[in-house]
Amino acid sequence: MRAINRFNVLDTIRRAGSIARIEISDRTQLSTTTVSAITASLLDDGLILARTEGDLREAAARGRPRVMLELNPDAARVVGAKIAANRMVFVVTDFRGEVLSTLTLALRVDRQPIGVIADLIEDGVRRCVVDANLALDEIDSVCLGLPGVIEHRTGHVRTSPIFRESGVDFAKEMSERLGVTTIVESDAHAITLAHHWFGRARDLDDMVLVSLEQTLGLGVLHGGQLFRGAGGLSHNLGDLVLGMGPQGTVRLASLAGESAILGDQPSGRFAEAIRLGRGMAHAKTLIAAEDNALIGAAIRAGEACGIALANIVTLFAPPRVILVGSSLALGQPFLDSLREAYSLAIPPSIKGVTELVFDQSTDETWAQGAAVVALRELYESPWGTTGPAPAL
Amino acid sequence: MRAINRFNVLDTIRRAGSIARIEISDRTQLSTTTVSAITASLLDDGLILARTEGDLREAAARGRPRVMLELNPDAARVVGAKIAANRMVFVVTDFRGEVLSTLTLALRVDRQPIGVIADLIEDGVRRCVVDANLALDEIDSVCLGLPGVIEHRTGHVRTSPIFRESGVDFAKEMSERLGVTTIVESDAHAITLAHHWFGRARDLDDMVLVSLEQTLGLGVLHGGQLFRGAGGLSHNLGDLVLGMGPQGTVRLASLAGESAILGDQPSGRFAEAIRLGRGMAHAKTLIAAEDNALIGAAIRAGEACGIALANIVTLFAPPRVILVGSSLALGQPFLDSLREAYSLAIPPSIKGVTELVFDQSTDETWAQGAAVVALRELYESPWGTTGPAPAL
DNA sequence: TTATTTAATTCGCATTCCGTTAAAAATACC
DNA sequence: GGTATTTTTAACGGAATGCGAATTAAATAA
Repeated sequence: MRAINRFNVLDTIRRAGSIARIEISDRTQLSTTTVSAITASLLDDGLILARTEGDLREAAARGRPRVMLELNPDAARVVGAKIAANRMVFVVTDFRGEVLSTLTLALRVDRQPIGVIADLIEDGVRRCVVDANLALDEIDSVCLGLPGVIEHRTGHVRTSPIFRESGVDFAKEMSERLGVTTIVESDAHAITLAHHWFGRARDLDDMVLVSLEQTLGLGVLHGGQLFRGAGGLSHNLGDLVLGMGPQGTVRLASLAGESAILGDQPSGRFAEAIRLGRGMAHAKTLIAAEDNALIGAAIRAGEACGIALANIVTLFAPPRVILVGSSLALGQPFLDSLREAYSLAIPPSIKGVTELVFDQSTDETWAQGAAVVALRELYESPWGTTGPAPAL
Repeated sequence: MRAINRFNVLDTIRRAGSIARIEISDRTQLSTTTVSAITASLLDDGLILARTEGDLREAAARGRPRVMLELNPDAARVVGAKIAANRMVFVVTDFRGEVLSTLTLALRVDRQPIGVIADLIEDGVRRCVVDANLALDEIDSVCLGLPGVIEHRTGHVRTSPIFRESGVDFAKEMSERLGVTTIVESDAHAITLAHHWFGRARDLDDMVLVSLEQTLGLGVLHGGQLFRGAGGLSHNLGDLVLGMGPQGTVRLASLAGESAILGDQPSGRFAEAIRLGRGMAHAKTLIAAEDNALIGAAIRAGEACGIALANIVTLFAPPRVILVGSSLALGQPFLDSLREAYSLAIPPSIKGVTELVFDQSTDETWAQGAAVVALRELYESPWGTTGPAPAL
């Protein structure tokens, strides 16, 4: 009950960045008395800070000046990570989700044994924490954003292109290794929350994000919450079937996945670039040089994505769809065919409901999104009672 | 605040049918004290009734006997309707959703002017209410289940096969005609709630329903609530694109819609049967007689549905999918090809997550579902204050 | 009849919120 | 410096809610 109000006040402060009590009272519909009580307790717990300056209204405001409240950056620290097949990116953030340190490991972990991958992640987390001048026991939570089908609630990785095994309880594995609560989440869900907090969806509580990376992921925000399947399952767009071909089902991944566009023969012309994580950058250069085979692949991929996108909009009817991921780097041929296929495929009845936004987020943003997943769980936990103790 | 607990208690009583206070306390995690207070107020408002008999535990139970509580059937009456292109079905139900009277009008309203359709519906509602020995002012709410894309929140019908016009504010139109609060909802959403209350999803708060009628609809139940797109938009599965053909996009409706299976030439062999609303029944007979053209159409439709179904399961990962609608009457060729295409198309990573259930619901059940939509809004409305006054 | 058991209610207490009022704080205007 | 203005805090009363403990109610068992 009060927990709900507390959370609302805290979230209002986070959204505003810096806000006076009377504004909070306005936005949350709580009385100033209640806001005063709640903010007092938040200040007491060290979750927020008061600042005397910073009142941005017209300079000559009479009366008692507002006291601006903001999140206490030091109230918690979390680690977020984006784990991809050819690189890992780690960030340490403060309580606001601001990045304190970044670490990128460019290495191919494709289908190594779990132990090896876990070793690398553990190492990355520890190094990134040290880079932020912190010790691991000062970290409240870790969240790993992984491609594939992830069961957030149970911490299981159902399938992932980076794991040989399936159904791994990776959250437990990493929690034990690090000695810090570690959760797993789909990388698409992570970037979805990153856009909700910092990116192109700050103003919306309902939206859909499509990530076009090695795997094709989906994040659905509904009422400010991630829409997760039963069991907290994440979605894998690449598994969508676009039709029946001569050899059975034709899945989106086979038309628009990274390996479908660049070719996946180990001896292919992209093999070296892919190994180095520069596949798409390389492809972009070739497309600029009018490499017709590649342009054709990009166009086919764009068409497939456009159709899949239209289907998703048909099902979810969000006001905005954000497209992110390395495939956007393919440039015009890909984007134009995507847009065209989308506008052909979108049913007239919901034309105009949805706005398309393309965004080339950096890897750091993905990792930051994972940090946001961790922070949201901290925000909702009852700090006064059982949650992690704030800095005293 | 208390409204939430009140609703939970009321819903617990509804689900149980007949339940003692102590059981409510068990299931809702509320103290017996609170349950006592809330049930007292519900009794006071006439929403529930107490019965001394009916304790079904072992006969020789010691101690004070339980007093069973149940919904007061007379606390409200609503009208639910299923409006289809070739028929309208109306039901009047009591507060429990039990049907008091039914009325079926077999008439083709295909693309008549709005006024004509509204006339027919108004007439149907009035007649059905009279059949239940009631007057219209004893009806608390009316809900119309329509095919197409419906915006429940605003009451607008975006597109519907039964309307020529698009974007009609049909809820307002019918509210004014009847003098009773009238809401509109997608027929697929209605049958989804019907299954949640009375049918094959009584035990689940998360599930997906696919309706295969003239239009192909979808209902997603998420945490006991209908998942509606932004603006309360309903989904239209028929608009899903399954691929690109020679003449542009190939939509599910063009493969698996009623007219796709039976053919839609006005001079076709089914024309007369369709006009009479017996298209599918007729088709079933022909399939039994091994009509190869029709069997082929049914198989193609089944394949298309199976693929679309797999895509929906990929996106929502529900524990159960219920398939309903007239197309199920096509029988083996359709169902077998649907099942086969589904199991080919479902990605291995989520195989086993979802159970398929086929259900041949009667028209009355669809209308009852619309009544449930109306009842749910009554349940959630604050009776003590502004809601419709219960019988005193 | 008395004891036992179970269900439901009553009573008292704690929490939380709101509204009102008042006071304190901090600044601008005169 | 005094007054006006605005924000914030504090204090009090009232209302609503929920829980625990004790009490009452109603039946069976001994």
